[in-house]
Amino acid sequence: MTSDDDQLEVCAMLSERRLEVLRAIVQDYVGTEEPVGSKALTERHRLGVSPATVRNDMAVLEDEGYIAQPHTSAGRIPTDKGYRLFVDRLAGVKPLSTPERRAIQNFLDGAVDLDDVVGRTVRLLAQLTRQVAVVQYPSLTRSTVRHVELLSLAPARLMLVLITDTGRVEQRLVDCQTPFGETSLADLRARLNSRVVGRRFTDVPQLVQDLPESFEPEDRGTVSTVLSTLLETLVEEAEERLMIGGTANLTRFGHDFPLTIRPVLEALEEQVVLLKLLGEANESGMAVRIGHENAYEGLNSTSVVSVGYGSGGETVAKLGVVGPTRMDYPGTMGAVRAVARYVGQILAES
Amino acid sequence: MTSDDDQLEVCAMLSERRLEVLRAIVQDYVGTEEPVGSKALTERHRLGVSPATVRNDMAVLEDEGYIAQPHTSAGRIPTDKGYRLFVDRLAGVKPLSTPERRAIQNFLDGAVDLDDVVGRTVRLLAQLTRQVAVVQYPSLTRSTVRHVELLSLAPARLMLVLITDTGRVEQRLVDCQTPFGETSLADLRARLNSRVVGRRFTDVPQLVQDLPESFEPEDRGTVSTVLSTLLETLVEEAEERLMIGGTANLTRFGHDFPLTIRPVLEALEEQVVLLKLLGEANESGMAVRIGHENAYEGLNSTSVVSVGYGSGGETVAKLGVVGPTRMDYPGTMGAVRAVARYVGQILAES
DNA sequence: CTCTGGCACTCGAACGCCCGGAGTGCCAAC
DNA sequence: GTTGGCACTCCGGGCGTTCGAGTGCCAGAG
Repeated sequence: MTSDDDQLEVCAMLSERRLEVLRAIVQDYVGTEEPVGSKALTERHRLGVSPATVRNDMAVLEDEGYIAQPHTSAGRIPTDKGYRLFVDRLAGVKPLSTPERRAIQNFLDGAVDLDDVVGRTVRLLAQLTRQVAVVQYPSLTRSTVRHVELLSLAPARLMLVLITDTGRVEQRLVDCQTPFGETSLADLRARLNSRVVGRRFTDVPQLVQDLPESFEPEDRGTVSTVLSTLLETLVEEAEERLMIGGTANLTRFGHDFPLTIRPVLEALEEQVVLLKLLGEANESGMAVRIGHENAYEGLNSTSVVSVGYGSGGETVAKLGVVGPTRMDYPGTMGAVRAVARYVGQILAES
Repeated sequence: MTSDDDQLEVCAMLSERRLEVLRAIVQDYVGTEEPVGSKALTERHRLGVSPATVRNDMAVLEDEGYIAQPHTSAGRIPTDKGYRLFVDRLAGVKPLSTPERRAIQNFLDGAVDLDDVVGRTVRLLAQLTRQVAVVQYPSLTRSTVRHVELLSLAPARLMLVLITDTGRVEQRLVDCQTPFGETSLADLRARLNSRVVGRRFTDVPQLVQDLPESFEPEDRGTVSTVLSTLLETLVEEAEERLMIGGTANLTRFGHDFPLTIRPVLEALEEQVVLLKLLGEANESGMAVRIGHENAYEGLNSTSVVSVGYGSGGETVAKLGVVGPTRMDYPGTMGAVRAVARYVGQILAES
C-alpha cells in the first residue's frame, strides 16, 4: 500500500500540528478507552485551534490510515499504523521514578536462586505495567559451562548434572551397557571438566568429540553414551523455558471479553509462540510489535514489548509484556527496560 | 442449619425418585448450562411420572436447599449442597475409556525429566477435563536423598547440589570464610553421602548434626556453613512449586465473565492459595470441594477436584483441576484419578 | 396418600420504538 | 488556512409490549 513512502508522507501530508493531534488522540484514547472526538480534544489539550480545524486534521489522518472511526459519527481511535507512528516518532521512553527504581532493586535483591530471580522478575514486571509479563530463562546456548558432574547411582546407571554460569542446573539419567568403575568415572569427570568448563555451550561438541578415543576400549561405549546424552541435553534444553505472570490483568482488556481473551490465553500456553514473540526483539534494543505486526493470529489485537537482558554486554535471554494495543507505550517501555537492566545486574553478581 | 441431620433428611424427605430428579437436574444443567424445568426433565429422562409430580418433588428439593431458582418462574439449578449430595451419593467415578488410558500412558511415557513429567501431566489433565489443571511438584519433605554433591567453584566458594529420588535437583551457592581443600571436600562429600543417601529429608537434620566435630578445627566453620545451607534448602524448598495449565478453558466458564474469571486468575497466581486448595485433598482418596466449601473467597463459584499421587504407596504430591461448580463431576474425577495413577507409575520407574 | 391434569399467574428475554446527544462532514465566511 | 454554523448520522438507553417457559395450587382420580 502506502507503507513504502511513509517517510515522504510524514513530511508532506502531516504537519507538526497534525502529529500533535495524533499524539493527543493516542494519549486520550489510552486514558479513557473511548473513541475521542474533536471537541473533547481541544478541551483537554491546548492545541490553540478550534474543533473544526482539528476535524479537518483528523480527516487527513484518517485518509492516511493513522486513525479510524468504529462507526460513522463516533470519535476516532488510533489504528495499528497510528500507534506505530506514535511509538516511532512521537513518544519517548518514560523513565521510572526514583522510588520505583529503588523498589525494583530491593525486590530483586532478595532472590535466592535462579528460579526465584525469574519468578520475582515476572511478578515485578506484571505489577509495574499492569499487564501480562513473560520472562525467558537465561538461555543455554549463549551461556557457558560452570561444571559438569557425574554420579554413579547404580553399577550401570549414571547421573549427569550440568551447571551453567547463570545458575541453571540440568540433569539426566544415563543407562550404560557395561558397568563403569569409579576410577574411570573420576577420570572422565576430570577430563570432561578440564575441556568444557568456562566454554560456551555451542562450542562443547567440538571440544569433546575425540574424548572416547583416549579411554580403554571397554569404557569407550559408556563414554560415548555419556557424551551423547550431554549433547542431547544441550539441544533439548535449547528449547527455552519461560515463566509468565499477571494473567489476571487480562481482565482489564476490554468489554468484548471472551473473544479477545481466549486466543491470548491460548497463546500464553504455547511456549513456542511466546518464544517467537520474544525472539523478535531486536538484538540491540527494545522491540515493540503492535497488533497485526504480530505473526501469531490470536494476538492481533495485542502489542508486545520485549527486550533482551543479560550480564555483561551479552544478551542471554529476553523478557517482555503482552497487553492491549491500547497501552501506555512510554510507561511500559520504561518499565520493561528498567527491569531488564536490573535483572542483568543481579545475574552478573551471582 | 439443617446440615447436621442430612442423613436423616435424606432418608425421611427424599424418596428414591426425588434423588433421581436431583440427579437428572444436575446432569441436564451440566449439559445445557441453563436452568432446567419440569417439562424438559420428563422429556429427557424416563422418570415415569408427569411434570406436575416432578414439580412437587422440585418444591421439596428446593425447601431442603438442594436446588434453587435464579428468579421466580425460571427453571431450577443445583445449589452447592445439591452438587455435594450428587457427588456423595448419586454419582460414581466414571472410568476412562481404554483408548483414553492408552493415550495417557503414551503421552506421559515420552517425558525426559521431572519438569517434563509435570509439564506433560498438566497439559494432559487440562485437555482431558477441559478445565484448569494444577500439578504440584513432588514434595521434598516426603522424598529421600539420592545424592548430595559438593563442587568447588572458587577457593572459598562451593556449590551444593541435592538430588532426590523423584528426580528433583536443587542447588545452592555456599560462600565459606576460609578456603577449603579438595581433600577435605572429598571427605565431607563422602561422609555426608554415607549418612543421608536413601534417608528421608525430614530425618536429615539429626543425621548430620554431629558431623562438624569429626573435622579438623580449621574446617569446622565451613562444614557448619555447608550443613546449614543444606538444611535451609530443605526448609525453603518445602514451600512447594507447582505448575498450572489450561487457563484458556476459563473462557468456557460462563457469560458473567469478568466477575467470575478475575478472582480465579488471581488465585491461580497465588501459589500459597493453590497449595492450600490441593492440600485439602484427603490423605486416602480424592477430594472434591464445591463452591463455598473452598476457603478462598475468589473461588466461591468454582469446584476443585484434587488427589494425591506418588510412587509406591506413598503420596509425594497432589494434583487436581479447578472448574466451575457446574462441571461433569464423574468424568472429571475419573480423569484426575487416572492421571494421578499413571504419573505415580512414571515416577516409580525413573 | 400419591399422582395427575388443568389453570391462572409471574417474570425474564426479545423486540420495536423513540429520543437525546455526541460527533461528523461540508460549506460559506473571515 | 482557519473558523463558526448547520444538517445529518448513528449509537445507546429508556420504555412498553408481547411471548413463552415455568411455576404453584387445586380438585379429582387411582
